[in-house]
Amino acid sequence: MTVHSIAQETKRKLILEAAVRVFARSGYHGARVGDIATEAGVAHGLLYHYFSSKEQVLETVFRENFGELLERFRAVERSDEPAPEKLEGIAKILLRTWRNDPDLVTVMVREVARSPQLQAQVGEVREAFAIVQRVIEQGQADGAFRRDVDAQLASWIVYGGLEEVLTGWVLGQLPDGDDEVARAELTAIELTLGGLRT
Amino acid sequence: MTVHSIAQETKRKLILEAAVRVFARSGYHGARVGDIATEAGVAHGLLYHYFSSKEQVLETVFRENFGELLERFRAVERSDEPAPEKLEGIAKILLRTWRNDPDLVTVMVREVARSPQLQAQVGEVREAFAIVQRVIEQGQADGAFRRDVDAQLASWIVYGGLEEVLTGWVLGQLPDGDDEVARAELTAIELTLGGLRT
Amino acid sequence: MTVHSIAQETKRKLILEAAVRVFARSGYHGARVGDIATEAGVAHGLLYHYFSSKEQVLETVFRENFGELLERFRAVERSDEPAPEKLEGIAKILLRTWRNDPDLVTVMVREVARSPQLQAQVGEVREAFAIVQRVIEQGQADGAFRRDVDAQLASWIVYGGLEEVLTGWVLGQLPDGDDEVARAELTAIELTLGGLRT
Amino acid sequence: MTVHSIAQETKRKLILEAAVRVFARSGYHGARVGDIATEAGVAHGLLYHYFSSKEQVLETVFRENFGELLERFRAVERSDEPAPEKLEGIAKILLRTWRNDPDLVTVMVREVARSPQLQAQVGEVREAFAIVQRVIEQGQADGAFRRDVDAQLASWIVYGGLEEVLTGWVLGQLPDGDDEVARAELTAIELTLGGLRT
DNA sequence: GATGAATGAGATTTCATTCAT
DNA sequence: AATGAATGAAATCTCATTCAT
Repeated sequence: MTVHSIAQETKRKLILEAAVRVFARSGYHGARVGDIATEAGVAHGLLYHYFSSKEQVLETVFRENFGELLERFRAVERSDEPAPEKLEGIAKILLRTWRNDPDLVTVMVREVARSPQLQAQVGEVREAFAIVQRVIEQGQADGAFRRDVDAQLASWIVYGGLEEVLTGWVLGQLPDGDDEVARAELTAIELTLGGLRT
Repeated sequence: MTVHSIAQETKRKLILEAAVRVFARSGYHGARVGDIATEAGVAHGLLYHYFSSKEQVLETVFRENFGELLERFRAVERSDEPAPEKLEGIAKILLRTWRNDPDLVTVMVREVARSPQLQAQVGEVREAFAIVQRVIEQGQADGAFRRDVDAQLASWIVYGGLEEVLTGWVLGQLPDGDDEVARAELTAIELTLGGLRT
Repeated sequence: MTVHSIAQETKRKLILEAAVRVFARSGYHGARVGDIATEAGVAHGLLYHYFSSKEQVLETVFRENFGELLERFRAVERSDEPAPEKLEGIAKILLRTWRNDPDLVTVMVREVARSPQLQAQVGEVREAFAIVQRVIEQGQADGAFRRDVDAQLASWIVYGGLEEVLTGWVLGQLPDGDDEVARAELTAIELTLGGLRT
Repeated sequence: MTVHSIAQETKRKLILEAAVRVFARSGYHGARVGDIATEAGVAHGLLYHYFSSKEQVLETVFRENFGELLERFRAVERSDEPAPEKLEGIAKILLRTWRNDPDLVTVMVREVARSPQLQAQVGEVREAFAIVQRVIEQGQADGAFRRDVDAQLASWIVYGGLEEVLTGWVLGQLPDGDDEVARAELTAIELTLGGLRT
């Protein structure tokens, strides 16, 4: 933790943060390595000191940020709330990311879903689905949720509904004022739980 | 009509069909114009006789195929069934596209659904959402659906759930045998309608 | 001279005239064969019925039009006027082409001078210089012009002065109203003859 | 200053010098970017590090070299010689460029002199004409030159005569041995001044 | 003669990545 | 660590020309 290594830490983070903004603005393919470097205020060669490729930058952006999200999903899963409340918690976490960091959500929604390699590479996404699935299974086990639906399938449907709301915000097609975001949370939870409840 | 114009029609269609296969296989950015031409069995220059750019090929693929889908959505909306059955019909149409033309669905889900440029350009997508929204509103009006949710928001959530099932199939993460697809339809409809019903 | 062959004659001419306009507008390299065809109101394939290549179109434009000019230069040379009057006649012929057909002059000035192949190919240009040279030599022989200048060199200098006036008009850098054009003729003649006279 | 910046300067210059040779050899349109790079001994990508396009290379070739010429014209204009001597000086400067750098003159004469885009873009050419014009006006004011000719027009005629001699050399149509070049200078000056003198 | 679909060589330009300094 | 000059593979697109009809 010398000044030197702090600076090092800092530039890496600078690049990563710049990448999120540039990817959000131009898309992964439209973003040039030089754009990211410029946005970060460093020479573009430096990017290759910290990352092996442009793709690895995206992957890192994804992994580090989705990891955080996942951690919070896991915390919800570990809690001793009933399944419906857990699902509600997950929905809130997911939807609140929008106001928190719209650029990041933009990148996640736009790039990750489109990249099969990334999707396959990163177990994190699967893990997210698995958590939702296990919560649903728990609800089915304790009678809160109907048992005649496949939990895996249900987890995709539920997750998809939430993600599409984020997509609507990303695309500017759904209103995203404070009130609307709050209402979207309620609506999403209502519909999702409504469909699952016995 | 004449042999001439049939041939003309044919090559254009050949290119468009080839484009779907190549985009599905390699993604839009991974697909080279030459690949599409080769797959279609024509010289790559011909592609520019019919389309002004690679992007316009994608746009045309989208517009012409989504247009068909939309037509069928509209037919459902125009029918005099009750709202829940209409929604069910829409869900079936959407989900059955997968078995019908997996490559096309792959392209739609991967390239189009999340591309803001394309989304914005093409009113077709908005129209699809609008149809779902109007069906929901109809259901709310005649008491079939709960009135305490915003119909626009609900349309995104419902549509998102369905699309994510398609995504699951596209990514090979959800089983897509005959039985599973049939079951997915039922589940998706159940969950969606369950959430909306009064 | 059936109606058929008249039509044939006509389309060929149409193409040639269109070529002059398009070459003037876009330059030889900027002009597409399709542009010329469109301007002529024919299919671009037809161009290859009358000409073997785009370059041959330019060459034909040049040859046929410059040929006419040359014919008039020759007439002047053959006349029994004194050398200074002959030179004056040549200058007038050359400068008056501008008002007559600006597009043609534009093409001549811009493309012919730049194309070494064309220049070499077509003896017509050399012949034009040769005429000027012979007139100067005649003037030197009969004492009208000074004998201490090389007639070939002088012919280039004289011709260049005239051509540059055309260039100035082509480039829009010299005023080309009726009066100015008339004055330009006088000035060019004055300066040129003034330099040559004993 | 540093070795670094010298190298940088060098490669850029290398490219520019190579461009002159290649443009002279093949013409602007016949010259491929790769040819220029190969001639300069660099990767063709580097060309785009220093210039934004092939056209900008030509423009830079022109601007930087014509700028030098212009500087010398200006020096002549600023001198306190009489107008005829100034004109003589300008003629010598212009004509001597041929022996100095035939490739450069070739490019100037063939590509630049008649290109409306380039002409319009670059004020340098206008400035050259303006200098000649002012010298002529000075001569008219102090009685050395006849006053009944338009100085602007005269400047084009004079300049055109000189340029055409260069053109004759470029096209290989005028002999350009040491003696002939020396004689051409004298002849051009004689004719030009002869025409202007009172 | 006339059309315009079809071809394919070829050229510019982009940009991720490397590496000497 | 940091820079940015240098590389070169690769890709889109253009357009003169051909040719079946």
